[in-house]
Amino acid sequence: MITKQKGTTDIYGITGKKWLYLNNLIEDICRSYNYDYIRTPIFEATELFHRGVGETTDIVTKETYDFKDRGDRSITLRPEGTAGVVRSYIENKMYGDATQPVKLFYNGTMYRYERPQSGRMRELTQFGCEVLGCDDPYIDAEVISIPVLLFKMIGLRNIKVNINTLGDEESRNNYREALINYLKPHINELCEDCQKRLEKNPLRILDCKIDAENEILKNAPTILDYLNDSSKERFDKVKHYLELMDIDYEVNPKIVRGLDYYNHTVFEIEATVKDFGAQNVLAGGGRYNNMVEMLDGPSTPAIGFACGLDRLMLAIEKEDIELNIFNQIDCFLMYVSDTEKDMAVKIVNDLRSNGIICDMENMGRSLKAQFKQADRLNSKFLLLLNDKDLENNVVTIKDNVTKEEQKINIDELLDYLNVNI
RNA sequence: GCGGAAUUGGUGAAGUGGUUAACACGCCGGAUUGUGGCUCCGGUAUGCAUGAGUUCGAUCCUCAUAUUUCGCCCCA
Repeated sequence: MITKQKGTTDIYGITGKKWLYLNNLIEDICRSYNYDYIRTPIFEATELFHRGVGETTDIVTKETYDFKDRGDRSITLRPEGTAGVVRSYIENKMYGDATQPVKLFYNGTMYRYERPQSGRMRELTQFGCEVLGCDDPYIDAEVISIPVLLFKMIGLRNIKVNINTLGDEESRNNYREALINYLKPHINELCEDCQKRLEKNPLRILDCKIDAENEILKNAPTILDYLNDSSKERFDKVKHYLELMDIDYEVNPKIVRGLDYYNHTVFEIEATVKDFGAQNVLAGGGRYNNMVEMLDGPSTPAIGFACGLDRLMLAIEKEDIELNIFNQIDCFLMYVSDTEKDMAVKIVNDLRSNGIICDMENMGRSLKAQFKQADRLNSKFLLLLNDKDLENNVVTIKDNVTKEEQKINIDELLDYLNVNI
């Protein structure tokens, strides 16, 4: 038997219905925010991701799906959505569009070569939004409010919005230096991994699980102490707009969001659901004012977030949230003889082309089993055909809730269903 | 890249180095001659992830592989 690849999953059945529901909800929300849909390719030039992320980290060296195509081009399956969107923004010169800022959303699969665990797949699905060409602090708050609204509409209660700022370049560099100077004398008191991080990625040390209770880290300087006036003012405005939108948040200086291209606002929304697992960040993002320029575009402020749908689905299941999914049909047609079947085909075809959701028997079941099938499909009405009635152009329709049944002329069937569904 | 746990029908699973691999749900059929859901009866794994090995004999023991799962690292 050929089985699915490690870290991939099949979505079908009731989960498939939930999936469609979520995707529709996402589309509706993004439309209400006036974000336009963008679909970029699943594979891009390897260099796009390498330049965006920086060559040093593990990410590039071992966590992307890289391969050479037949033309010997170096190709990478996209590990995230932002780089492709930014590439498209530059390539299609969207910075020249009449309507600014450019507000985009995407929804698609991403690929990361990692060991799977709870909430971590090799093929994952993320939806995300990006706003390019706007530095208004309100936009930062707006971008945060999108996943917050999504979670609220789904009914997820146990979530926490963490925000932080990395400040502008000056603030960030000053802080980085101060942090290294503070930690250096204590280096031997930190865990092995953190010792390695000190030069490579010192901000990451703040988020270490092993050293979380270490007094040294608790007393470490935070970025908030090193913000210059303009960065501080900017952050205050973001918070102000979040408050205007009644969004509960917590300022958490530990949120650093890994990579270099972030500045100013960064945020993560985590699931605080019981037994959720180690990978509990449902959505995260931040401002990346340098990235467009890094990818050879004009200097353009930008901010965005990405939300992992697989994790979101996990949270929905852990919380036993009932989504308002579509899981029933209007009518199921039952018959036994061949002449009855011919009429069933005509009727079912006619009903479907008039928007009635219906199905018919196709397995040669006994009538008894056909009733069971209709129940499994949650059919609101049952249509029973028999040859004797068909001679008079009549069928039996049974309301599967009240169990009342009546004979009805086939010509009146559509009207009857439209009124009673 | 590193580590722990797991893998038995459609599903949940019990079980044992030795005849026919429990039980339950589901499904199919019948009792009910074309009106179900209750009840009763019958049918539903030549098979215990795959491949080697130990053994007279392996689903059970050993090893390898795959997959699943949970962590670590990393987190775009």
